[in-house]
Amino acid sequence: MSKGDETRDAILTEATSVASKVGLTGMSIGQLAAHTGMSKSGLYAHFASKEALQIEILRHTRERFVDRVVRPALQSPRGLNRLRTLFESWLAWSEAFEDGGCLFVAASSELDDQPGPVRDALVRDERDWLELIVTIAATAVSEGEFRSDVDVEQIAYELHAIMLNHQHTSRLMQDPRALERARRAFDSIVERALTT
Amino acid sequence: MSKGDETRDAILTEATSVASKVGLTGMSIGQLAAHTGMSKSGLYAHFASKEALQIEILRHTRERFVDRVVRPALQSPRGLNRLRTLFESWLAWSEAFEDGGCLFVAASSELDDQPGPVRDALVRDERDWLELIVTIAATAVSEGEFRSDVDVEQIAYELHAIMLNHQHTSRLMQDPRALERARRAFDSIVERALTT
DNA sequence: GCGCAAAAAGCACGTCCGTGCTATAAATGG
DNA sequence: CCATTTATAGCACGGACGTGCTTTTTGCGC
Repeated sequence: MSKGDETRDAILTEATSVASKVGLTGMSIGQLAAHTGMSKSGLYAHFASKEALQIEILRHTRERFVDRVVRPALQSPRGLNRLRTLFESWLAWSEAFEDGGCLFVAASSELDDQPGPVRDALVRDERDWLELIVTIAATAVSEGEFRSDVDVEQIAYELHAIMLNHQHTSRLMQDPRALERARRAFDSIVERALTT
Repeated sequence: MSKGDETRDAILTEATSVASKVGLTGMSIGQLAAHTGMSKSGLYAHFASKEALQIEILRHTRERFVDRVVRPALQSPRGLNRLRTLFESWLAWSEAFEDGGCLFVAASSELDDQPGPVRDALVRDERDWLELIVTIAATAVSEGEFRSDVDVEQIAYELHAIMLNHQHTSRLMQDPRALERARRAFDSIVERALTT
């Protein structure tokens, strides 16, 4: 990897952290330059525009998300076990994410009324994410752990709801019982789907 | 109400609409002046600072929230009926809210890492809201509809999760089945709590 | 180690930001 | 209807914004 690619990567890592705190729109080039110790123009030379930078931030975050959340789940045994790993990996991701919670969660409410390529990229990511949850829930069906008549999309919907609310409860409300509540909610969603 | 109070109110109404789209921070005085047809300074004279304006927006939104969501619920019969009315009123509020979804939802992820008086005001509002859900769920317990051993705070947590995800599913993902999914999720949360 | 390509910095631009101060216009009470 | 309070506009400020262009510094292949 050349020098340029290295700094570009370092910029993206820092930008991801900043954006998770102040939002993709709230983040500014100057602020970012200060954080990375670079000049504004030196930093800006790596990207075509602020919008392009925002899209690159999403791409960068997506890669790390796959490493830290998706891969661990796909490496654990099919079925309920895999679904639980996915959920727990996401919780860990959300807690650990650079000081500002999951960037996708923040970006979701920031961009839901801002049409454009950044929003489009985010929607693609979220769609993939939801489809992944559906797919993994379906493995619990085919393993015979979940009843065959459960609506896996509804399960994905409800699990996703818990994730969004975890960010709210943990970050905004600073509720020390947030993790406990999230896990109990997960359990009761799962329990309803189990073969009896 | 004097002329000044009238325009002040009109400003707040417009500001609420703008803020629900671009966020409390993303909204600017100039943008707001253009939307209301006033001069920047004429508008600004009604508020001490942008931060004060943001807090007033929250207060204004809270009042309308009470009118449109809380009051209808408190006017319907105690118990599960009231809980369902609360949920349905919130759904209607979220759909109808000035083009940008529920402002509290948007503000929640925008401010969860921005300490200061605006965040503090929002946290108070959210705490009140959650407590109200808890209280109303408790009426379903005392009416004998919910089992007496249910954790009403957990129920409030899970209902709130559905609300957050409704905004996500409806606004960002533009899923036409969003309402249906939200209602099904509500039903299954309730069903788990029913006396059997 | 020299020459060239790549990376970073310097600098400048037009625009919008939040925020004051001062002047004008409008509403209100007697 | 006039006087006074109140509401709005005009104007200006310092600063930060995104974005280009030009120069200087740095890294890399021969």
